[in-house]
Amino acid sequence: MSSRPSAHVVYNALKDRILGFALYPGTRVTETELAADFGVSRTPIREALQRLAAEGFVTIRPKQGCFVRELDIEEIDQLYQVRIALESLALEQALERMARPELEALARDWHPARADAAPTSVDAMAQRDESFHIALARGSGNRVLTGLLEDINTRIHIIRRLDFTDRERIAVTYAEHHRIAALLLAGDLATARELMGAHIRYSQDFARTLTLRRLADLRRAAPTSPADD
Amino acid sequence: MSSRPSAHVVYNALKDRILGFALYPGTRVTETELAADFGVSRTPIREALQRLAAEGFVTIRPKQGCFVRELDIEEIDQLYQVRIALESLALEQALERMARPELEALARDWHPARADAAPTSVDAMAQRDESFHIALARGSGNRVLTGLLEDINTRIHIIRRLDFTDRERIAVTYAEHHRIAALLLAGDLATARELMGAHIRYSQDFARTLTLRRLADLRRAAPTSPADD
DNA sequence: GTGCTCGTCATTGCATGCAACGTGGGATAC
DNA sequence: GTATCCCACGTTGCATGCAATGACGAGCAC
Repeated sequence: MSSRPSAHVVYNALKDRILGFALYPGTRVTETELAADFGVSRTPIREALQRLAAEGFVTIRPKQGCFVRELDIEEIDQLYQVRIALESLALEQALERMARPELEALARDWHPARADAAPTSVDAMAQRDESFHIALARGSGNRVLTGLLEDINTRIHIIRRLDFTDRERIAVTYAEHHRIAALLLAGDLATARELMGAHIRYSQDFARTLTLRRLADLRRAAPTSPADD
Repeated sequence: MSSRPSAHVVYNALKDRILGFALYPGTRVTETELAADFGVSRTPIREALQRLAAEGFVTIRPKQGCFVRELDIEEIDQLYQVRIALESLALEQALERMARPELEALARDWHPARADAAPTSVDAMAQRDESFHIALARGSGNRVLTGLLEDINTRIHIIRRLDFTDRERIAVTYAEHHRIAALLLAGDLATARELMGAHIRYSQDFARTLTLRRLADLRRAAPTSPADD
């Protein structure tokens, strides 16, 4: 049934909780409590926390505890800025190294006419969106770049998926993705980059306002330490 | 004397060994063996290995063992490509957000006239070089960006330090660093970027040939598994 | 009443023991 | 002689026990 590596299960579960705001940023979690929660010993919990700390999701203060990383708007913004730079590089290298048939498939896949057949579920659509960007990254042949972009994607996933609650935004996504692929096929790197930049920046703006509101909601709903007011 | 966190000590020691090619890429290391080596139990060893795995220095194959990551030339090249893109972004954001006095200090620090007073030790000079690039990253105010660049730096550190075995290369470094800072002060982002790109690309070329030679040397000197010939 | 100190408790960090899995070698069948 | 199967060993993965450290609160001095 459950695959053996408990540590992995715990790791993924915790990451999901953190990214899904089920664990409110700033929360202190103890190994014992998590161990009891997951029904395993402290050892796999520790390993999971170590990995999460290495990836920056939690902060371990020695002999003190483990705290869920505060994910401020500033950081999300910075993640998007870096993402723009990296995806721009991906485009550049994809233009040189990506196989033409693959690119054509991508263009077909995102033909605006197919927007009607887009996934109805927000999560499915978000995944489809990510797959486009990851395909380009992979197409660059640069594994380091791909890894970094995947990492950034998981960190903004929870925000980004909210892009696709709006039907019109989905249509625009199809149009822009298609156009980016087409521009690459035509060899017009400069315009492709520009469009990609704008494409991501839109998402960035959306994320900014949305995060503000979401954080405010959460803060109102679950006041962790309202003592000092 | 020895600070308590054994896991940290082990982590750093292992990272140094890996980066310094004391642990040859592809080598299989067992927890028991490392535990005996460091004189600690397997627990802190495991933690260190987990972190190293999360950062991509080793690969853990479940129930099988821990292998030192193969660091091919291709990956180093890709790290440099990403680094160029990120440092370019750093310049852009540093231009907007970095305090002028800081930039001026940087320019003064790297004035070509001071090249004579450069550190004689290769390592000291490498550190000084890194501090320049990190200062710019920090100056961007983008912590995500800074973190990524620091990460990339540690991964190419062992190669990069060999840049400074040559006295003339040091002089060129001073000149270019100074010019980059000056260009930022003058607000000429485009030229600064170009120069930074060329500056790093030189290092990249150097690394490429050097890695090839170094790996060949090591392979000749320490044949790990010559059994199958 | 306020500040300091000390003791208790909770929690982490490390060591060790045990079970499960993968691997390699030897024996056997053909 | 070769291929296959099985067993034993090595290694990892997890559970548990113990020591040490930092935090919190009570009590005391002023």
